[in-house]
Amino acid sequence: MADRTGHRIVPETTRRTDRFPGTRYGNRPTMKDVAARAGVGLKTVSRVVNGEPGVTPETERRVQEAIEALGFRRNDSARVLRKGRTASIGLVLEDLADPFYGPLSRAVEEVARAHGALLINGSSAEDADREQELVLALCARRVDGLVVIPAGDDHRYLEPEIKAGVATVFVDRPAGHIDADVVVSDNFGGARDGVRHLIAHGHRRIGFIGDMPRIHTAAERLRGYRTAMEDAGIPVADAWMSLGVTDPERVRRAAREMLSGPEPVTAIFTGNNRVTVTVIRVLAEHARPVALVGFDDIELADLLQPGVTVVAQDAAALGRTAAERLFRQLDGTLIAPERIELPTRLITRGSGELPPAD
Amino acid sequence: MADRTGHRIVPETTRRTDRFPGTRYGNRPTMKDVAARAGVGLKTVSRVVNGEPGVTPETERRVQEAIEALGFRRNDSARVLRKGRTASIGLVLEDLADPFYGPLSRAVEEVARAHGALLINGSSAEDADREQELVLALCARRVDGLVVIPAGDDHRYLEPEIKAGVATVFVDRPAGHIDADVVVSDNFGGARDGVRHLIAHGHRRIGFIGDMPRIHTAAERLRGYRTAMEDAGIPVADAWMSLGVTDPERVRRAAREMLSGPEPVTAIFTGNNRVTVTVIRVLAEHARPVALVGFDDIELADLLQPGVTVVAQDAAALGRTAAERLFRQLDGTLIAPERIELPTRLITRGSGELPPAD
DNA sequence: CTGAAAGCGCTTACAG
DNA sequence: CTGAAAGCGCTTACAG
Repeated sequence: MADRTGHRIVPETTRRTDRFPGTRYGNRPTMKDVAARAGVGLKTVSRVVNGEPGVTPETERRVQEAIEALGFRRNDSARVLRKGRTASIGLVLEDLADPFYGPLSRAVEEVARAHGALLINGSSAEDADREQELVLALCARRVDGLVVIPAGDDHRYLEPEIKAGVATVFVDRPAGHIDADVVVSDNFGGARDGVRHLIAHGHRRIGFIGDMPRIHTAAERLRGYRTAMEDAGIPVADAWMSLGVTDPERVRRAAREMLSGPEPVTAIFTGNNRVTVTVIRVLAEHARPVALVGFDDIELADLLQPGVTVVAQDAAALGRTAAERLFRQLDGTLIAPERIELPTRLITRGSGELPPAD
Repeated sequence: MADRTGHRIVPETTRRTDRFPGTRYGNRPTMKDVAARAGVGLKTVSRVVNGEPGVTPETERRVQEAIEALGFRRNDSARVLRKGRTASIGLVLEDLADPFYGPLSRAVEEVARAHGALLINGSSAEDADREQELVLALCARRVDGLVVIPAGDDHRYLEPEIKAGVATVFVDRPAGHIDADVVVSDNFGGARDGVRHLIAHGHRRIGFIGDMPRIHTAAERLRGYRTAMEDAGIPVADAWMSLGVTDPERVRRAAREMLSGPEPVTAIFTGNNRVTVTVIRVLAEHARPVALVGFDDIELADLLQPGVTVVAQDAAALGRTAAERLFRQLDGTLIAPERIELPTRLITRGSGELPPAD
């Protein structure tokens, strides 16, 4: 796959041979080395490095000189061991490559940065075991806190960690079987409003295609769909609902089934961004126009013909809110876990306003 | 912004009050505590925790019991200090929220995971100072290696770190003023082919809108454009080229200018995904049809009218290749820095095949 | 203003 | 099979 070019050669010795002379961090100088070279005590070096007062300008100069000559950079891992806080937090999400999680992750990072902390990212790939493995690895590294988008539905394994002081906030989906902070979108209300919108435009046979029902957001959005239908007095046929993995094959089949038969649906509500994208493709090939409202906004949705009406959630706000909450836990400001729900927004662009093609 | 609901109350003491009794990691038990409780030596606990041989089943049982009773989890920060490798790598990119970097980041994460390492992510926000700050913070944490998408153009500040043993690979753009591994797409060739494609469809007045010229990829793509034009014997008017920040305002203005006047361009080549998206919007409002080829693929490009022809690069392959290279550095397998170039792919979907509207 | 000693929680090297 | 001692690179608490 790789097309290699430009093999510039450098002297081997500058490159790898002297790289790990001992077994330790290369051959990095330590404060001890700096102290020896500057002819001062260890603590004096520590003072200079940390900008603590009580060092003569002359002494400081000598130390600085030694630092530069040796290329010393403080080992924060050692510092952290002694201080008890690692100034890092962990973020476990489903898939960093999903356009929904990018902005969320970036928002968490910004808050962490404002608090002087680094962000360790991990993808669970929607696998509960992998989530747990990642979370516990982060705890072993003694991250100060954890922002988790749960893949699993039982988080009791985190109880000892939380009790031991690991700040924890769940985002996008609630934690299972433990009492913890959680920040979610109004999945139920958003879906209900989206379906109501379709009903208001004259639809009665409305399909729902969503993610696996064990995923909380999927279940909530389905509940929103059912509630909207029920409120309108429309009985829902089983054939109108399809939940399962979001891979294009499955979704495509589900959409086609709803759209065929003697009484096809005239509108579809899609349960998340990936489902929406696939259904748009199916509808593009479909003979009659079919109305569509999707959960999650997607890029270029306004440029399609028709534009795609969506129920948008604010991924960045989810991340920001969760991270801020995390650092408030670390401040010791918070008392009891809370559930914070962020509103969604219906954005009409055309596809949701199509009348039934009956 | 937050709509707060469900204030479940839990007893304060289980929550925060006993959270940091000392100053240290909560009140986590250590191996010493486990040893005391099990009535064995510290080293025996270490053996059990690490699955080393030479422990009686009975002793092991006692230790395991103590571990569970105490809720012990090994402090990997301490372990790492002693071992000299942190089993973590850093990834510095421009913006985690950009859809181009999500898949790249995920690919790096997967490779890291396969090597038992965690991934620390940081966004430079296209700011050279912030890039350096992040990179050096990661070095201070003693990450084993660094994957960097450069924002700045001078990386001599990394020289001492590399010499000290920090494995380093640059991706997407080359490093400045230092000799290091770099993995890039064929930006020049891809752009040249894209522009040739437009020329082959009869265009002569072709515009180029790209990112700031100081960004290597932008410069390379511009070079590709110029080469294609020159090869075809088409003199390029200054008014046809616009480089600058990719914010929609600037791009919109640039596109409109090229499209107005007595001799407007009949085709536009866009220098990256964000520029493409804005230009698509401009063209949608434009009277005459204008051909378009964009660098970077974008989601739903195939569903627009017309579909958007693009020069696609493989973000995941960039990340994967760079990370694999990084771990080969850490293995000690590699000798000299290399430049690896990944091919791009022209995907025709309609917009690039429109004839000139003359 | 300066520094020696002890300790953070582990692993390494060695001795019984 | 088991464990006491030393050490990783820092900071803390204390003494001069």
